[in-house]
Amino acid sequence: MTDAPTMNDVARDAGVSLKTVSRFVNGETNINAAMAARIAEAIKALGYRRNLAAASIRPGGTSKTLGLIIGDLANPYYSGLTQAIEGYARDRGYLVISASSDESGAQHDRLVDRLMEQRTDALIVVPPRDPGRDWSSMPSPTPPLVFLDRPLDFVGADVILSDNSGGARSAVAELIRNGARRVAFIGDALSIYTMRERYAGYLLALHDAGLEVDDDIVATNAHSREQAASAVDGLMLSSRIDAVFAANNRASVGALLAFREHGRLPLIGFDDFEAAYFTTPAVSVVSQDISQMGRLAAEIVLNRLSGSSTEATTHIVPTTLELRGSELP
Amino acid sequence: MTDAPTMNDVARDAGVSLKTVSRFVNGETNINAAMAARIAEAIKALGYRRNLAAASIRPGGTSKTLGLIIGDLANPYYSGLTQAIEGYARDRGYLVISASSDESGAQHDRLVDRLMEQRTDALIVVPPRDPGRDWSSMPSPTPPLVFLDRPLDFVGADVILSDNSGGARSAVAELIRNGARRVAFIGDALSIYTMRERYAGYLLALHDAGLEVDDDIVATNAHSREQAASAVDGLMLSSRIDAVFAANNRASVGALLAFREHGRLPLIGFDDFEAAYFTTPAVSVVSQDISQMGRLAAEIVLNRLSGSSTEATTHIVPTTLELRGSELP
DNA sequence: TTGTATGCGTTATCAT
DNA sequence: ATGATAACGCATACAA
Repeated sequence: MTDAPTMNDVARDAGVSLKTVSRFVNGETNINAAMAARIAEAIKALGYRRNLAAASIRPGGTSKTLGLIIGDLANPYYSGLTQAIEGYARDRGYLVISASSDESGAQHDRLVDRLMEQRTDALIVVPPRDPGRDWSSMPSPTPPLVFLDRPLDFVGADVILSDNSGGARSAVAELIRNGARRVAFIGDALSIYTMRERYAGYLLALHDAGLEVDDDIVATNAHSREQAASAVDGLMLSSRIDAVFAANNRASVGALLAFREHGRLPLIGFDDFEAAYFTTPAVSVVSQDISQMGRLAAEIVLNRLSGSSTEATTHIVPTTLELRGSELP
Repeated sequence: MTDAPTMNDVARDAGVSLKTVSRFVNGETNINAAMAARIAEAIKALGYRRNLAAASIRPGGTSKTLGLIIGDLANPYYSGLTQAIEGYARDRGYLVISASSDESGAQHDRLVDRLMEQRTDALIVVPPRDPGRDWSSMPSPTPPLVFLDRPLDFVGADVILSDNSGGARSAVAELIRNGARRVAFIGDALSIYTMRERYAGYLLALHDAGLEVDDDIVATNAHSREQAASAVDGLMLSSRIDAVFAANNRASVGALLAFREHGRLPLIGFDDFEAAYFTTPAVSVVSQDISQMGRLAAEIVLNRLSGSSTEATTHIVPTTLELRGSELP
């Protein structure tokens, strides 16, 4: 396997200077037509390709690459974000290096280091649940940085969030409007940012309706669908609830499993999922605008890369309440 | 924003030579303890990070980066592959640049060019449905190359496929074993490689059972779930079928939609999907070992990168028949 | 054990 | 319009 041809090879083959080839390759105009033809021919003959890595180390050079750290690509929420980011970036000449932290802080930190060493032009990061090293200890200069899905304090970083609280509030309000008075909250630990927000929305909706909060019908230990199912199970058996707000996908699925045994209750889940369409009635959900969030993240970093230096801001992306039937008694 | 510190800065700060810093950074052992300490200190003080891009352009240098082209990350099949590849690569110090062709040949070709210019150490490619430029016209040298999910002729490239034919055959055989005599084939165009293979498996199973092929109960125009639904619909109305083999996800979902109207028939689908668990009975499927395929792809290219020069081969990854109830009358 | 000099492929400067 | 030369950040040969 011989080595890849370089600009020098092209220059020699075309009988011109290195710089002229560089000009040609970079699409500069001031270049003799005859020479251009010779160069084009040599490029084709040799199968020459630019070496972007080499170009990127020059002063002012860029890798035309974005770094992305998410939790886990197998999760449709993250793969949706990744797809949106990659699509937006690709249309503008950027490639995306995406890596999964598996929600581990240590792995997240390793990936941050690695991406910085790779000199990606910007970083889009979903902070892991298990928190990583403090960003304030990051050596400067930091490339444009966006936190996605969960906020973190770091001067100069933009933040993009779903309207977790507002979405939960509207869902619970809808359940109440349909007659529910004792709405169960089924979710994960409140140490998780999104859970805190959704729980806050739940509380707001209860307050709006003048209902009291009953801690006994709030489950924050539903880490798996099975745990969610048994939580709903227990609450239904003691018949102390008349509706369910499932604060994430796993909770929604758990509720569905419990319903198989005990019949259904009005239900709204947070975050859409494919199976939601295939139950009877179909499951109503608070739908997050994933592609908007991803697009926005990519847009922000690319804008910063092209010089925009507006102040870093927190963007709250609205959610949509998708009513499909399961919210009714 | 000041520039990032370089090895030179560290060397000056620590009062040692460039080379010594290089040694330290690369973890070489023969280095005075006192110097090592000074260097470590300088690195921390300056917030120095290696520039992997710069290191990679050196002779024999590598980018520690894999290029991956898939159809579309929003598809769980592709995001599963990507996750498996990224995980395997990450554990071995490699990052993955993944990009979606959206099944467009032109976009696929652009991405190939771009990734080659980026000098990723290897390429893993799912050839787009809409075929791209001929690989035999690729200028050498080509990095290690693996075709995933669909075969393509290119000397030196490994190929990884699911056992599409065998999986379909076992599914249809199971339907027949449960009493079906007229099994509908619901799928997409046979111009698609995987469809051809699955159809071949369907034919084999019929042949094994001594059943005749009836083109009237073979639908190869189910490009969407709606089209699949109406195909099943029509066949059920004329009651010319007694079971359904759905050759992909969309076909399975379409069949489920049709069943809502007309009651169910025995059904097995190709490729697993989340909603399959939430119907009654749950949908039986031919499950592809996606993570095995991804892992294998990464393993092959990394092996080649570390010098293995075994002959390029085609790997057929077995499928599993997951029986959940829907295969029964 | 440490340092000097050189080169990787590219682009920028500055001259012609 | 074109070209010689230097520089980017790093790692290797080769000395010392």
